[in-house]
Amino acid sequence: MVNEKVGRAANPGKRTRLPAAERRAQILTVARDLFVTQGFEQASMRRIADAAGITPTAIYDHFADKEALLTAIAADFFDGLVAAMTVPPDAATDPLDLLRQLMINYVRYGLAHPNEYRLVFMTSLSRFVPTLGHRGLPCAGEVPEDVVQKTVKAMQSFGILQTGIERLVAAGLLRADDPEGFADSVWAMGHGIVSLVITKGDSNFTPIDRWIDTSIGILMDGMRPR
Amino acid sequence: MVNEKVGRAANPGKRTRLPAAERRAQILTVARDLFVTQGFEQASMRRIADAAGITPTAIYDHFADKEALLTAIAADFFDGLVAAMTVPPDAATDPLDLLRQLMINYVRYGLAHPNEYRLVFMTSLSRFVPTLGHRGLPCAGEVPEDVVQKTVKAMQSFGILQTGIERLVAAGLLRADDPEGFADSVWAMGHGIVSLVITKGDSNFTPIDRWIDTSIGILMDGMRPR
DNA sequence: ACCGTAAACTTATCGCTGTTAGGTTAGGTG
DNA sequence: CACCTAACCTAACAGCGATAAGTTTACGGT
Repeated sequence: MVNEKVGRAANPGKRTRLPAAERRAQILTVARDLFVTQGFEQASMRRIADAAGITPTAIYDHFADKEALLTAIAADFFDGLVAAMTVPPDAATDPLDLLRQLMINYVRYGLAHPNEYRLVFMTSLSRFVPTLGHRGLPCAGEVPEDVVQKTVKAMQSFGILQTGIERLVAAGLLRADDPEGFADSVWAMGHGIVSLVITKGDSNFTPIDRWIDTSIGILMDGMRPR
Repeated sequence: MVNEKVGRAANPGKRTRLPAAERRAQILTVARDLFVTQGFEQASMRRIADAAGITPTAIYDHFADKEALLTAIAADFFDGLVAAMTVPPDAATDPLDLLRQLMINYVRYGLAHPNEYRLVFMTSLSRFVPTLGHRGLPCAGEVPEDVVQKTVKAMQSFGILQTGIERLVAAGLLRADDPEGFADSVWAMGHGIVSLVITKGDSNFTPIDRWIDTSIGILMDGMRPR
């Protein structure tokens, strides 16, 4: 019995020492892995530290608390979401296809990152619901800068959806009743699908592809000028 | 300083002794209250016991574990939800109004009971996602009886929605493409609104009444025969 | 009136959690 | 070589859900 504990650092006596940036990145990597495989509650600081080959307290030199781990992970998630929703406005294709693609990408990306999605869109962690003005516009001075930045990033993906819809309205392809409400409704539909599948599994519903198709169909027809 | 601790039972030495049924009901009452005001994680067994005027362990004589408390509370929630969605099929009014009313009632009820809603529809507690067959039909023998019952109850509200839509399809008021998908999509929209407002607050979105209105409008127009 | 018994409740404790204070060690600079 | 600080550790705290085993209370049968 030389190495009694696997998953710990190889040499118990001689632990590797890393510069802060690398260690931070490594902690994030293993934390993300544990959060995804075991969930936020189950993945304890001790287990994360174990997987990283350090003691739990060392984590606190790189992150304020457990929530900060998730916040950092969520930041990456938002970047990916924005990227996924930034489809090239290829003018050649049908403009309505842009909206369709937007929603498909949103749902796909959400389901591909269920744990991060749950974190940022399905739990009211304090740092994700700061005191905001209408439409999530941060009220300057009330909220720490980094939180504001993250919130802005979060709203960015919604902004893409909203401006997309506004463009279609302007082009006369959608009704002009309530563009803002349209965006909220489209988001609600997409979010509803993602969150239901995340919590209840996909076996209880219409197969996801057909579901998205049907939903988009309803939305398109429902928002078209009569 | 006669009563040093408020919130505890009045007389520390002479605690009231209650028959099981009453105590159980009382525990449920204070637990529901704490869950709603402080959230599930924050409301600890010790705090619940304190508020009930007993020791934490006494709770375990009435409930298997903390989750069982929520399960019991959720059962009441489901009863209320089904009741809220069981609108009298008043044949005199527009049949499409039934669907409209169904969705309004769902959203309203969900927002009126955010903590229970979060529990049953936004978290994957094991007893709410047992191994189920397609469409949530319980596979007999695999799951404890009481869980099956609750799951059935849970699906009942969805069943109301589904049969409502099927009736409208049969009457030719809605397209016949994919009635099952329609029901899922309508639910996704309603659930999306409720869960977004629960996690993000209502200040970031279209005012709730207009939001519901817009959403229902889209759904109706989107499902109508072309 | 007594007594047994079971229901109702408690004490003590376990292993776990996130987190902190303060001490130690290694790597690089003057 | 001496020093300093970044990187990491040990020890510990308060609180968590949960269990085992002990105590008290009320009530039904004799």
